[in-house]
Amino acid sequence: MSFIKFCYLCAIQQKWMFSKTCEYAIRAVMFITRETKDGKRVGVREIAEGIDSPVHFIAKILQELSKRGIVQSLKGPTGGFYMDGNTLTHTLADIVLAVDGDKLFNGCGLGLSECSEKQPCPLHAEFKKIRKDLHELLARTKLGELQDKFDMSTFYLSRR
Amino acid sequence: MSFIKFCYLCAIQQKWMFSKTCEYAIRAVMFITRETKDGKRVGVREIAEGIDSPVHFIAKILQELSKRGIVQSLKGPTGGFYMDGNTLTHTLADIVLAVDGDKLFNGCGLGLSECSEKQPCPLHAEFKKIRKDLHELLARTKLGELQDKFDMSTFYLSRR
DNA sequence: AAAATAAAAGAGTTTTTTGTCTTTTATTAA
DNA sequence: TTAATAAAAGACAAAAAACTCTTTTATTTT
Ligand code: FES
Ligand code: FES
Repeated sequence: MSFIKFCYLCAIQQKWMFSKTCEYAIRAVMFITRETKDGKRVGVREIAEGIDSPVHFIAKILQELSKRGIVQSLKGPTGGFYMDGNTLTHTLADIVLAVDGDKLFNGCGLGLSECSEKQPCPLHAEFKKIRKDLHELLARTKLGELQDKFDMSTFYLSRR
Repeated sequence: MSFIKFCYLCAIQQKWMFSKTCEYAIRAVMFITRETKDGKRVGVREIAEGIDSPVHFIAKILQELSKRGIVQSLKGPTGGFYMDGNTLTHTLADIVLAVDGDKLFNGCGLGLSECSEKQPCPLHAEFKKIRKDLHELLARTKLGELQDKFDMSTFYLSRR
């Protein structure tokens, strides 16, 4: 067993909301959004650099996101990933749904096979509210709007 | 790559808040709490049955929780796991912290190395609120109070 | 048309998480 | 005090997630 590697107080291990893949996906899309407003394109190396992720890993993820129409891509010289009018209307919830599925929005917090009103777990009502808040946050955040946000102030997509 | 196994709409994969280990841990402790109010003890087989988890796996988890004083245990015939006045004062947050660490409460939602006011990710403010809600929920839920809740109505800790 | 570029595809590896099995130790009841 | 019981400990195995590398295909520039 490896689930406890540190003392009680400096415990470090934990999955927070998203899988690593999903975190990379969100950060990558945000990065592309920020870098390509003027019709430019960014390559996978530049993205990996920009969000501090493994190059080939983010490449894979972006292929899938591109297939699903969440980002646009073009091969060849001057090619790369970019956003257009259509992809900018997508929300963060779309990314999460594409990569991690819908458990974040529908799953039981205690891991029961499904979340159920008729057979609620002891924390059902409470979890439901938090899930709803989370979903609303992700669903109201359109990438196009994030683009505006990036205009106004500085946010970080990488940090060492 | 295995992160997309299904079509966009029936996407199923997702880690929601806790690791499986942590989900089992919470359910196990809730189960013990419910089953041992009258000074009884429950064995690991009974617990595994009650929360529908692998026997040996939950045994491991409970050993750790016992070591950390979150549940009580006694070996030998009539032995098993149980709660006492002291362990009942613990909260769900204590369990999560013991098993999964503090990332759920402090980590950056986009996976940056740490969550930082000075170098906020684009969703910092929003995540912070959700994290806070979640922490408050877990930190205000004392196991002793859950015990009372179990008196009043029926909740589920297992479902197939 | 040829060379260069960059994404797409896919096979393979490592690490982490989850789960299994066996042996040992402590406690109790007979 | 012996046999039975149940947790503790630890080695091991399988599955999933995270990450790497190589080859192929599409596009563009020269
Ligand atoms: S049944 Fe557990 S969150 Fe709904
Ligand atoms: S920096 Fe991302 S949540 Fe605080």
